[in-house]
Amino acid sequence: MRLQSYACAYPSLRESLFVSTTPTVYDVAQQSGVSIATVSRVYRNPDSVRVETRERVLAAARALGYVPSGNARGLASRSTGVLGLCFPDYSDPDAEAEAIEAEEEDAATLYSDQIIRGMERAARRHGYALLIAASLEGGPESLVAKVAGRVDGFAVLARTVPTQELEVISRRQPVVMLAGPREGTDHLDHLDHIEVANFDGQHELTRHLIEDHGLRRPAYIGSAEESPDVEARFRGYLAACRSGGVQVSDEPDLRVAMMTQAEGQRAVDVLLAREGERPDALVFANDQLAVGALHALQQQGLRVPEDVVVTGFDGIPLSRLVRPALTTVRQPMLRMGEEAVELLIKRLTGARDAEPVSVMLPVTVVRRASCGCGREKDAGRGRHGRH
Amino acid sequence: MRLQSYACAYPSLRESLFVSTTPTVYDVAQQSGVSIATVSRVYRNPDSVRVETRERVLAAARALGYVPSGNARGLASRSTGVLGLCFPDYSDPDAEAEAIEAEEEDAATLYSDQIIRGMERAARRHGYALLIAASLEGGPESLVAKVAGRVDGFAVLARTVPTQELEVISRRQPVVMLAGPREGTDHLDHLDHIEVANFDGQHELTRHLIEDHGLRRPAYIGSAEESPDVEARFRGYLAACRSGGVQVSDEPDLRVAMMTQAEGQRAVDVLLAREGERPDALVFANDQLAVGALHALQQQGLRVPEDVVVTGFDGIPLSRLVRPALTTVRQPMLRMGEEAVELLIKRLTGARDAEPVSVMLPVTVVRRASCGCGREKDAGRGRHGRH
DNA sequence: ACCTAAAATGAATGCGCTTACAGTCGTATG
DNA sequence: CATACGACTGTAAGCGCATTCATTTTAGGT
Repeated sequence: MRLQSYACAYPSLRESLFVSTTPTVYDVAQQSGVSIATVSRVYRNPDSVRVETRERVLAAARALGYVPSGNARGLASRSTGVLGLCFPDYSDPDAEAEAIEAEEEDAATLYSDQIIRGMERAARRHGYALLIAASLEGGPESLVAKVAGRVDGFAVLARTVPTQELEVISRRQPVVMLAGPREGTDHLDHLDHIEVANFDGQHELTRHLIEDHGLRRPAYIGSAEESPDVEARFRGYLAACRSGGVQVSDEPDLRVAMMTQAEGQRAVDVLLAREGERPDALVFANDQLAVGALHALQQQGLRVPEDVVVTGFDGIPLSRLVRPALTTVRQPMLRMGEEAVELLIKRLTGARDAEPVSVMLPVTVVRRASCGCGREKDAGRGRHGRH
Repeated sequence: MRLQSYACAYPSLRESLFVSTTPTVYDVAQQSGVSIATVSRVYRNPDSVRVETRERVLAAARALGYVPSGNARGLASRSTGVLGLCFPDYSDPDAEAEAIEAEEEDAATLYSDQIIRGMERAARRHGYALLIAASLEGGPESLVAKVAGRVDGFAVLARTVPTQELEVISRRQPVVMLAGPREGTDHLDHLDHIEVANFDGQHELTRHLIEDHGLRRPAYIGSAEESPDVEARFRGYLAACRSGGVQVSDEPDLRVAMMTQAEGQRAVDVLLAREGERPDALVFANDQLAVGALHALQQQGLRVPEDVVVTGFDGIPLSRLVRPALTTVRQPMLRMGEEAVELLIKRLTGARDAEPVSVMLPVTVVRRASCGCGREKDAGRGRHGRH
């Protein structure tokens, strides 16, 4: 029994300042002459303890270097005060090291950074801390399980975690799925869910090109990997072309292996080498590709937007710094992080068994020079996306 | 006693799939006909359990939706498998909202993002997750204490946490201080410590201006807030001027209120309005200021670098995207995060009482167009900083 | 088949804290 | 003056898991 230590511990205050074992409530209690319950109350509910007693306890705690154990606290109170985020580790460390050497630090502004910032901020507002972990494989000792075991609820970037594992975990705590439509719908249909209006964004952007700029020969450059988000963009493009009376094929005009600047440059070379009439607009699945294309076009001596229009998707910072500035669709990543926390909090505070929520975040079409829009900064923007 | 639940719980498997209480080792043990010790072993040390038994336990765990409680685990084993980071919350949410509306998303690449990424990655390599929290005030229930109570060790960005509080906490677990020299040295001299070679970086950059470009009338634009890092930069500048035979005053030629682009613009206006000979080089304490200055100079019809040279500090992505590209000193933030984790791990795995370590990370002087350096990309760079 | 060492498992204890529940006083009421 | 009541504080019972030690199996050897 712990109580035995009451009898003999701490011969004197002087001694106890040099404890080698980390101090606990028992030590603080002993030192300040109260019970452990009172020590606990000083931290959990200060007002329930007489001022005089409280001060005495706090003084002892300070003297001993006492910090409440989050683990013990969490165990006893069945909640941790921590929210979590699992995201994939996109970055190949080697590639990135090279990139940094080569000053390609744009890669620096990652998707996940924004979400992390958004979540951290929102979590803090609610008094929570944030636990983050990029996931690797599954298995009983997977990072996801580790995160899940340490938080009150967490968010997962789509396609990060085996759905089966998520299914199990989500039975015992709130989970929010980020981006990507709920897959299959078979298992995960009871998760809350946040996605971005990819379809609407690309649709509106394409409509703008066709109707406002009179373009009739667009080409769409997509990706080989079939992420639901990217697919939704293409469908938005298709739909806009159809309703705009522009004839295009059911498939992207080109699929690149990765969505990088380098691939964007290659894409331009490939497209321009094809016979037939040159496209008057290059619609890229993301900004990285589009920026690469800008470089390639310049090298080929083609002017943007006079000779050919270029658009991207994502709204990364770089998109407005290139020349010409890139017309694109901005994704509200920061907001996605905040929204995720709000959903989790909602589940945590009552609405445990409410119907699963699905939030569609609106995107913003940002019209800049690369599509021919000039300085009509404010006039040329609008938000799109149903709720 | 918990054991009582053995008797009546779980009338049938069918039922048990709908437990409302979250399952524990007891449930899994009961369901798979073993003791809780064995369940625990399956997760902690799988090889110590017969394959057949292990499978049975895992099957039961899956069926019940069991996830080990990180809290209980941490409490029993006295370690969490989590590292922490405390950083200040620079961003004024309102200001940022505006910034985003105005497409000023450069603010997006924050100091802390890089460190977080670096730490997360390194932590993962060692099997740890990362807990992050931007700190506010102190007090017994401060976020720092909360973080400290939940991790095995953590890093703190300088000036984030009251040193007194840190002093107490660092008695019981490893803490690494990031950036900023160890203050006072009175209390925190037993913490590990990582800083950046601010002095050396600014020194080398200034030397380059003086010796390689023959500039003789530099002006230094510093900040009103006296952060140790920024001060070190100024001292590096001073030292280089001295040894280069260039006469300058002991104080920055100008101190701005905040280190923002807007202030950078104002700084140029102020400096050019002064009587006397115009400086031939403007040395700014960070990139933001320098970029603002670039705009202002252009407006004033002055050419960079022909009429006046401009340099920054930090190496933010924006610095290489502006025209002319900015000569600056790159800080290895990502690496700082990684290094922090390495130090923590080292403390955690044995070297508990070793002498406190102080790491000085080297910086890189990046010579670009704004100082007159041309395309001599590779030749024009070097690393500086002692270890 | 019998004995022994090694492997697998179980029983029991405690990690540090929260939280009913049960006192203990001091003081306002009847 | 006895009773009640409120404000504090102490007692005790876990929270879910890791782990030591004892016990049971199993494999190995002869």
